Amino acid sequence: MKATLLLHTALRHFAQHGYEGASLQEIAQDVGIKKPSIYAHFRGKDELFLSAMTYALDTQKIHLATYFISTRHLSLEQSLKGFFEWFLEESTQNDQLKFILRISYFPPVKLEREVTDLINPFFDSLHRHLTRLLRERDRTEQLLFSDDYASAALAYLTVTEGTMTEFVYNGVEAYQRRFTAVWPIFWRGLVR
Amino acid sequence: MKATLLLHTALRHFAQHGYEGASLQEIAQDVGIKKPSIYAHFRGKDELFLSAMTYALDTQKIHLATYFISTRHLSLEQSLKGFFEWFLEESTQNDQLKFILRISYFPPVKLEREVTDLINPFFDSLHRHLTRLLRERDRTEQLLFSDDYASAALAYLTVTEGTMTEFVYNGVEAYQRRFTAVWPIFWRGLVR
DNA sequence: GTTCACCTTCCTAACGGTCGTTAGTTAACA
DNA sequence: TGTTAACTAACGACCGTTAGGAAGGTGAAC
Repeated sequence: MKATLLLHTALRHFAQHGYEGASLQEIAQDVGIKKPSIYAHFRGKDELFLSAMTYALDTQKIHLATYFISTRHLSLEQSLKGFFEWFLEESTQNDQLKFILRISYFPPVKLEREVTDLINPFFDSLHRHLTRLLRERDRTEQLLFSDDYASAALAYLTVTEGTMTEFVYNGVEAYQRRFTAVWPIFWRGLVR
Repeated sequence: MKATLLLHTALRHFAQHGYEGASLQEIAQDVGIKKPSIYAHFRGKDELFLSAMTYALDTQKIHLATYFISTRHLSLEQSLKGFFEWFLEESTQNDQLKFILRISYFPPVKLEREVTDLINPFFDSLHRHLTRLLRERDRTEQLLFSDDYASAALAYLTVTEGTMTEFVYNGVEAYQRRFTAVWPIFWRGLVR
């Protein structure tokens, strides 16, 4: 009970202050316990961080996948485009995604290896999932310009991340401004 | 002399470890002086950070502008596309760009306001510069699909940042993979 | 049904270490 | 003579971590 609360609180602090900037003192205070009590649940700061990370990746991996599954009945464009809005709505209350974005780009130096080993499978899985989605959809809808689905998926990921990180730092308006600007161009380049 | 050396060294440390993660001790050691000697040049860590930031923004603002000026004789596509390669080459030895990217997305919490006030004009200026470039080029080349040059510039910035941040974290290969994937699609969506 | 050992979870106190910062001093230089 | 830039020493604050103990629950032994 307190352990998962610790996980969630730590997640939020790491997302906002980074690994070095987050303090066990403040995390414990947010949870409502004293700092040393954290050690009843985790070996130390490293384990807390890596546990939070594993937890966030596992949860969000499923979470992202279910979005694309739940929009199977929509057109490909609606599904891909809608993902941006869905993600925006998610992120306003989903600290895990912010956390993942932050530590993906700027992992703590001393845990770089461990972070990479956890993150890479996550994005690889997302990439594979998208590639498969594009291939399957194109078989029925036949609207993509190129059949290099892996590249298309990677391009899509690049555009989403470019706008998402904008959201993390500059907020909703900047995010939507970017999306409005980039989507028509990207989609026009993607289809026949 | 030592002051600018401090600025450069601090820049590198902040880029690699973030504000909280960077230590004055290590910065001083890299420069070859003792930690308190920093205070002969800067009021403290905050001023060192903000000075480094101002310096980096000023330098890179000019640096980015000169690229687009120096490629005036090339086609628009060559100029825009070449920027990615240019940036890649730059970034391998240009800590200032890495620094700017990092603190743009994840500024130190306690200096968030100051960072935003410095960063926003930088990106605004870049955006305006690109918008003007697109408008001027399109007057002669007439190859863009839409005349909403501001949106086109913003979309271009989104794509560049999406790939650039990929470079910061995942290195050259990932960067080039992304660029190869996203550029044909983006360009196809941009022109008639 | 009571007792006893054990484990979990929290606590207080304190550790060694590093942090950014300040005071006070010295040598070089204008 | 005053200023600059470096130094040593030391400050208080906070860092992550450990030791040791109190409270509560669980479960087996009697």
